[in-house]
Amino acid sequence: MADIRVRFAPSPTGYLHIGGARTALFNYLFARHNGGTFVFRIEDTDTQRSTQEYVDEIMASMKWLGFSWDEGPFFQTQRMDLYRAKVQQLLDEGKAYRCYCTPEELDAKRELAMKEGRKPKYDGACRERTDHPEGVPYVVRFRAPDEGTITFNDLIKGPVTVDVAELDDIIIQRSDGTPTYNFVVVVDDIDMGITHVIRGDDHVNNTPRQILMYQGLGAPVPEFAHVPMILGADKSRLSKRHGATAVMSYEQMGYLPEAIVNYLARLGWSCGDQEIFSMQELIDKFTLEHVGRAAGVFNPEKLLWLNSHYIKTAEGERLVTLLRPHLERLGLNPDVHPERLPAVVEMYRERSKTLAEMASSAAFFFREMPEYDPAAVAKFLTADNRALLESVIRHLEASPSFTGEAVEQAIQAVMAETGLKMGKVAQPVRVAVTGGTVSPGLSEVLVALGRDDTLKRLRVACDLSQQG
RNA sequence: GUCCCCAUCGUCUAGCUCGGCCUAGGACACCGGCCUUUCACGCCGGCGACAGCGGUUCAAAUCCGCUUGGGGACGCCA
Repeated sequence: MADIRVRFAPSPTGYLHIGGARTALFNYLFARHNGGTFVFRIEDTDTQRSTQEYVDEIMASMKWLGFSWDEGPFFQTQRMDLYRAKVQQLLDEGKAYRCYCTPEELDAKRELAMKEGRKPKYDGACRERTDHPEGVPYVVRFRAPDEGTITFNDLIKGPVTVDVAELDDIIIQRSDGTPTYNFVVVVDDIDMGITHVIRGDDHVNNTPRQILMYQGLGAPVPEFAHVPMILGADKSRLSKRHGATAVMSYEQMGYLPEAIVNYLARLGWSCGDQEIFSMQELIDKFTLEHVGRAAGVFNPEKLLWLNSHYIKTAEGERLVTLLRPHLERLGLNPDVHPERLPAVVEMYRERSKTLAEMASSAAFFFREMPEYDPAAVAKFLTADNRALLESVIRHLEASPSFTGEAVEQAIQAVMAETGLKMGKVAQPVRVAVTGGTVSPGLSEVLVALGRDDTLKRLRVACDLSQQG
């Protein structure tokens, strides 16, 4: 197969969202799987709404997800001369014409058409106009054929046929002289030698008219593959009201990029019954043939499950690095006890679905004293339990070392001395040391905390239970 | 409204290309049990779908048609 070239071309009028990220992923995987080239282009022709902040955000998202590109980023605003020349070429060849209709006139006609149940479509008022009034603003329209059909074989959907009567003469250059999306996308895809256009489903309707422009520009038509949309739980187009949609907000919520990538890949694509895929596996196995045709609902629970899977299996050192900012976000300083970080990660990786959750669960390790849960204190740090806590303190003090084994022996000794069962001993101690009733295994927690901190917390708890 | 697209468990999906191997498989979620010092993890089990109708055929989730439902597009946005 000839060299495959694909592109991801977001517009910087918003952050990179879940849907855009999946489009980027499919392009990336398709390029890598086929040894092709992945071009990154920024479609910033809407100068009113495009911002540098969004450009930065999109690039940061791409990098975080691991979608490295081979060429670009190209900015359309820096390619205006090319577009202008192409518009002129079309004008010279009679394939485009100037239209002097005002936006107001167009709006009125559109409204009327809608009201009468017709498809709102440009009526061709200026189609045959040859005069060139001085100083009157105009747009340039691409002349579509009067009759016939356009058929393209979508690599995902199969053949799609549209009657050209459905198409109107679209604007390719605004009255301020800037080109529009449907035109620049074609000019750029031609100029950049794009062979496969993989994009969102919402562009199928644009495809026929774009094909017309490829032909008008005398260029070969690329292959198209339209990826189904991602829907919210109510089956409507995914948006903010369905929860977080910005890719980078997932980093802040403590998700691992491999979880997002894995989830996005499986939303609309499959490979038998396999659920877990590394990026390399995705590259090896990804083909357009296995992309589904139906829109899919974004399921946050499954993403969470994948995230917990990747937290369980990630390398400890990496987790330590990733956990730090989440602790800091909680107002904690991980560097007061950097030595506890590795143990914390090992203790919590099996019971955390996100890094943010891990940070808040393990917060007591990085505070001077735990934040006591009043209900837990009332239930377990009672006067009745004071003797028990004192016994624990005594045995821990007497313990020759503070390893897991030593701590467990001390607890056994307490059980023997008080005649209490493990459950009765563990909960008061757990509350004393962590502030709550839920934590990893008790001895692990005590060892990670160290003898000094453990004893300190136990003594404070003892005082509390005295008051109770 | 017009045009385009889509349709298997609540959700993501396998199967559909080359009809029989499907009393429809897996995963998330949910429910129950086991494990257990709490919470998790893990393990075992359960619930649960071929949208409807008609056709083709010895045989249809798989092919065809219609209906219904859903989504998208109709911008001097992308």
